[in-house]
Amino acid sequence: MELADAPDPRLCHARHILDRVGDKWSISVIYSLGATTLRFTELRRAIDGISQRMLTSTLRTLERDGLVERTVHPVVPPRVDYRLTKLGLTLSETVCALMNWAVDHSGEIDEARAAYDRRADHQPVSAPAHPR
Amino acid sequence: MELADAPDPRLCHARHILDRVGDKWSISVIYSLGATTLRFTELRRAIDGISQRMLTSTLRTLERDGLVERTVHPVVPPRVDYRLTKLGLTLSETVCALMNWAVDHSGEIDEARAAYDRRADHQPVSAPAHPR
DNA sequence: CAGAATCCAGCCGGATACTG
DNA sequence: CAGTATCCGGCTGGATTCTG
Repeated sequence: MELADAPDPRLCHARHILDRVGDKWSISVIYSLGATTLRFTELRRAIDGISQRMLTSTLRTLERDGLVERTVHPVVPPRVDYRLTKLGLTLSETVCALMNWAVDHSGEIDEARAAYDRRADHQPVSAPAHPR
Repeated sequence: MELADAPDPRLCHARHILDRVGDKWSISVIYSLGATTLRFTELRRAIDGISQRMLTSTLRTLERDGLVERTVHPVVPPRVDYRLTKLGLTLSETVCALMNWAVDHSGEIDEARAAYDRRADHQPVSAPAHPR
């Protein structure tokens, strides 16, 4: 009986978690928060290119997953603080490692991409879907 | 001059890399390959739920980024082997750490989600976009 | 077996406008 | 300030069919 290349159940289940983590904005939020506390607008400014809609929804999801803690201060004007929970902090370590890897090897990846594109014996990677 | 919460340039640039890595299928592919060599169909079976279209395009992108090496054997029927490059292997360490984190804490996250959904003082996380 | 090509539904996510 | 609500274009990605 061939169990050899059966779907890895660990991998399967983990995918539900990683779908969140893999989200490009979640990574940025977790990385930006780190060990500090930030307000909504501070996060918005810290993460270049994120829309308020995406920031809201990303924060909501992270809060639901128990990774981010949301604190509303009943003052006017409103003030809401976000910070990583204990669980979120453990994840942030791994996320930082990933981020550091990306920074450390971005040069190699850029080179590899350029070299790949220079060679002509391949299909264009961008546009496998709608070449028109 | 307020540099305090300016966009982190490291974060900005890294996002281009992480967009690839953060892709849910890339993580699974890198994780599945690990230190071994797999054929197209073996990968397909190992990664539950992936379509051949997504596997092809994911592998192509990883190859372009210099993370995966593609070896075509001129035999019939065709045989194509995929394995991580040296660069890909360094990434796989971090990816494994992420995967392990997900496995180790999936229980806590599931609990957090359930607890969040049990409380009624929140907006439904799913459907912030098209409630219709 | 390892893909390429095509079709197309669904959701992602940006832009914008409005509230407490 | 910290969101919510709505509109909607575009890309993602699944299903299917067809080759060398």
